[in-house]
Amino acid sequence: MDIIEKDQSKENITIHDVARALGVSASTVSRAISGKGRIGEETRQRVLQYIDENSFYPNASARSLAKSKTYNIAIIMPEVKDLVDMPFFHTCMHGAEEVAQVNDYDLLIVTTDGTNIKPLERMVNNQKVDGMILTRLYRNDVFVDYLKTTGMPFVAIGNSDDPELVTVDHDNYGGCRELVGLLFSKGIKKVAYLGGGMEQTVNIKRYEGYCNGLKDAGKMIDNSIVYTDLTSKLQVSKAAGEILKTGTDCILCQDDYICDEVVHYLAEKGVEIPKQMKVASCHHSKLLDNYPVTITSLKFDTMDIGRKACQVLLSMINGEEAEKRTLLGYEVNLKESTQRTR
Amino acid sequence: MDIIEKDQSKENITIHDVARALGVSASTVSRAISGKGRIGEETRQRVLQYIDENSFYPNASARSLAKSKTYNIAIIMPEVKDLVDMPFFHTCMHGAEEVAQVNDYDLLIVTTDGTNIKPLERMVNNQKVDGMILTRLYRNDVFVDYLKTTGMPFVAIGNSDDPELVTVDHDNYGGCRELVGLLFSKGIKKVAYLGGGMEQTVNIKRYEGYCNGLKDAGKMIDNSIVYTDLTSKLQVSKAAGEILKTGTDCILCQDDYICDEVVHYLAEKGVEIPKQMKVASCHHSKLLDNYPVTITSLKFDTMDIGRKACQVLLSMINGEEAEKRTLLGYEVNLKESTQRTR
DNA sequence: TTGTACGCGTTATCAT
DNA sequence: ATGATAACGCGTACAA
Repeated sequence: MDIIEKDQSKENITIHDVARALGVSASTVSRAISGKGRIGEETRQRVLQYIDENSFYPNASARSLAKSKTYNIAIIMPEVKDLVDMPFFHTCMHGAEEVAQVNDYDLLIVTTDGTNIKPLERMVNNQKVDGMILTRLYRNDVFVDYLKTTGMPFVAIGNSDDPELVTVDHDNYGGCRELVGLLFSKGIKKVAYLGGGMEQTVNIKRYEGYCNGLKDAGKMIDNSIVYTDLTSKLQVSKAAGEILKTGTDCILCQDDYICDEVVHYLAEKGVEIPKQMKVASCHHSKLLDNYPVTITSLKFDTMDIGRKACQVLLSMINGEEAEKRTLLGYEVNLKESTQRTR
Repeated sequence: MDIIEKDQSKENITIHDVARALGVSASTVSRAISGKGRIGEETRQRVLQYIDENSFYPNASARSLAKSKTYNIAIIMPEVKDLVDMPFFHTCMHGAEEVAQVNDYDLLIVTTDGTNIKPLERMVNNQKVDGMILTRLYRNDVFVDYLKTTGMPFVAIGNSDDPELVTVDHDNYGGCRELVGLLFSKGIKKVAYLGGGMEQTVNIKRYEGYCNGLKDAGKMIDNSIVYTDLTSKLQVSKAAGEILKTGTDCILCQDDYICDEVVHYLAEKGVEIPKQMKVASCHHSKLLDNYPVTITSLKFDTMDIGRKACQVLLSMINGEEAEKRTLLGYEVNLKESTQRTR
């Protein structure tokens, strides 16, 4: 147990060491590794074998410097205030990382609120990354504005009208529209809507889906049961309270955190789901599985959106023509919370 | 709106550009920036001003290569299976990132299961990072074993007997011990214990805290109401079912995900908390706030553990003497779930 | 105080 | 097919 066997780490061997040991030049070694440029098959094998046996690995910084590529990408995460928001962004992150790893890229995380571009500037100015993923998209997005001036490749998760922007998103619009249609087809008469901040494009799309779902069913939008820009729990429960007085038989929640609050509020008031009020959510999270009543909701594959975003970004970095718009599908999960109660 | 104003990005200016423009040498510029080496105050100011006005930023790869430092650290995250596990690791991550940013370091995320060291090898071999944070610590930890052979600085979040290891942890042992004491002081007679995999050191420490809490109160350990290595929800609820037959009046859950299952199981069986059974958890998460009954639990500042881990790591990287053991405090939150019911 | 020269480890260009 | 040689951008010992 006293055998000292560390310090093999002392010095990583370089391409020159390999060259010297094999009696060839450094450039030959480089060619053997990269596969670029003409090289004899025999020497190629010799180099590759030596490299393998003596565990040579190229130095990332040197490679970066020479190629002007970092093999890093950054993912911009919002400062998370609420527990319910975390799963989305972090699952995205893991999806992006999965794809990055496979492509020998590394993922560098950057947390910032919706206004502070300082951390991005550092990345860009110091050339620490080859591209960026924006996990959230605002209507007037300072990150987008900034990145556009830099030439740094980036993709945003979300929806935008800007034709220059490369985005990846779930089909929030289509999903909500279909969900609303299904609600009416189950005999529901009046669907109220509770939504959060309209400065986020995802919320706009869901709201539009709701509106068109109504239209599809030949219903008019009743502004007395439509709430947007609800930012606090208190506002949500207050809105829910108002809705209770209107003879509405279903509340559609724009997000799971709103749904969370609604469910708690209704329980507190002794309003039974689905008997006295039906409830659905435009976004599923595992949080919703924790209620005594299972909740009808749209389900998006969050990991997949992270993967796709990373794939699109990598193709941009590699100079390929990337699709400007990627729209991912959804599932509608019909559960107890909207069940007909005779 | 047709004004084209990008492509200021075309070329980042270098230290040489600055030198030439100012009629000094590149090394003078370098000195002005780093502050190292003697340099005239006047020229220093001249350089700094020029740099500021013409927005020069050093190239990270070049700096890395020259200094043999990457200014990156990696954080190793487990593959997350369950929602309840996510908050801990991700909050840690944000804490670490906060400290990293302040010190001009970047945080690079690496996800892997408990056995695959490949992603770490890549980091080490290619010299992409200056150090690593292990967010989870196993009893026989392959990551630890590997990293020890490399000379790569690292800290682990968790507890270890290995005197060489640098760890940062919450005082799980002390917290659980105190919690158990408080339970007895509230008139509880028998405290059962439901725990998960004992290959994780955190779970061992909590179990030890439980045992010593019993001893403090002069109680014997009753193995018929102690369960460890519960890995599935089914096992948890089955164990809870057994416990119900033993006249136990309190269940102590090793973690919030176990508590989650216990609470649901009891609700399903119509067992009222705290009237018929009291419940406490060795770890708080916001998930617990979602129950109709608030749950007594230990609360740890997860963000802070991430911060501390990063601080310790950075001091190691900078060659300072780092504390081998950092133990962070806890709060005991007494809530409804253990309230005396006359 | 400042400039020169070289090294960091790799890739790419140009000869041979 | 292979080998010099320069370049990538910055830091630093040494010289001046």
